[in-house]
Amino acid sequence: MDKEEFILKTAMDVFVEKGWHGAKTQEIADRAGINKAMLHYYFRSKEKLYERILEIVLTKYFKQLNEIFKTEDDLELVLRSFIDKYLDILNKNSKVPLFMVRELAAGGKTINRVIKKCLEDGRLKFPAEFLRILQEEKDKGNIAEVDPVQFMLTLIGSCVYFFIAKPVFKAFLDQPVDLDSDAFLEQRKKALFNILYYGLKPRGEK
Amino acid sequence: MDKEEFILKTAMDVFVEKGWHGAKTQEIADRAGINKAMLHYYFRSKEKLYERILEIVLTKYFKQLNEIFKTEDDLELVLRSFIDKYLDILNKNSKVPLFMVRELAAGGKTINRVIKKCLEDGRLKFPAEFLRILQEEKDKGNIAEVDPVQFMLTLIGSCVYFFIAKPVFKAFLDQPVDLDSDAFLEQRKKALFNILYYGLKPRGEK
DNA sequence: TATATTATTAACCAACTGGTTAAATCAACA
DNA sequence: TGTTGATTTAACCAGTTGGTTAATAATATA
Repeated sequence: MDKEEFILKTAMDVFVEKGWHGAKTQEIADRAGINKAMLHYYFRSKEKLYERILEIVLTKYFKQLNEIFKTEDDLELVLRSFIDKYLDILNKNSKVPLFMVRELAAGGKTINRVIKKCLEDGRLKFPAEFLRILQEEKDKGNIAEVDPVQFMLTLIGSCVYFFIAKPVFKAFLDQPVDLDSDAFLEQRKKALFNILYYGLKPRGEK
Repeated sequence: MDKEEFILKTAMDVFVEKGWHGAKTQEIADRAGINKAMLHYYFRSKEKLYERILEIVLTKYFKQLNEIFKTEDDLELVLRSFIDKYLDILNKNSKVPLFMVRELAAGGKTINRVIKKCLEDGRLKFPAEFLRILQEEKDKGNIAEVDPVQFMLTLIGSCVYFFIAKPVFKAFLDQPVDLDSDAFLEQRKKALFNILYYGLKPRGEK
């Protein structure tokens, strides 16, 4: 495996896990089995390394998000498949959302620039595309009178927060639930669809 | 105002905003109008200061959360008032959730200990109490067949993530929406209830 | 007023951080 | 083989970080 690529991969883990402030070049070097001079040799500076990693992580993540909208069936299926695919993506990239949130909240200029670039690029169609579908279905009367933006916020929140807040839930739930198991993920997908599509109100039909 | 308290308050802002790694004692001292020696004089170390702040912030936050469950009406009202109160609390403590998530994700031993203490203390009844109500209502057939834990994860996520991810939404939404206005908050409360209670499926009745 | 007690400062320190350099090692290949 | 270029190392540097100290100023107290 290419050495530079290996260092990049290692550094990625550290940055995504700990963010800009928490990530130390020494730790990156150690975990990659090199010394700091080598980091400088390959990437010049922490800042430049960070920027390259941001570009890679976000581009890869956004690309997966775009994959969600390949089929267009009726809304029930769109929602079901959205939840299904989104949760799978989140499960595979479980640290990316917190990473994004953390860096953006810290006022990260770099990440903001990279995101803006991806949006202009057309590299991320996600929010706009989903809003369009929702609006369309609403106009056709296929869904209830719900503001698409509000539904979007709800949907994203109830999908993403679970992954961001696993440590919180683990600290709070007294009953032991294995939040990391595949079984729980599948259970989560089903429940999420049911709640968002049918709501909590008791229903007559099966 | 008591000097120590003022420093504490200032340090709180910095810690909650930037987390353990991002918060520098120099910045805390500067913002409090003192020098680092005074910090040492009052609190001995960054660690001790951090611990005191954690205790204060979490205790205060949890106390507000407990206030949510003062009335017990039918579930529709419980849910409505939960969303109403929870969103108000989040709005007043908008940086606390990200703070908790960030520190827990970084493996923070201190915050984990403080949380554990609050739970044993009985200082936080929140998740257990809500789960109990949900289970009860479900048994009585007042709500649909939904796993209370799953509904809880969904509800919390769709409430909290909005506040955590404002910078993300701001980066992604092309249409300018004022996410910080009171009007939007009220709109969010209504929409959230409607989605979670009635779902997205079109309904016959008004 | 003299005397403790409390609060504050300036100067300092060791450890750590990101970054740099010159010299040494390794690999390719003419 | 010797020369060229890429890779790696050890030593080093300046700036920052959290923390400490002794001396001083302010305040209370007798």
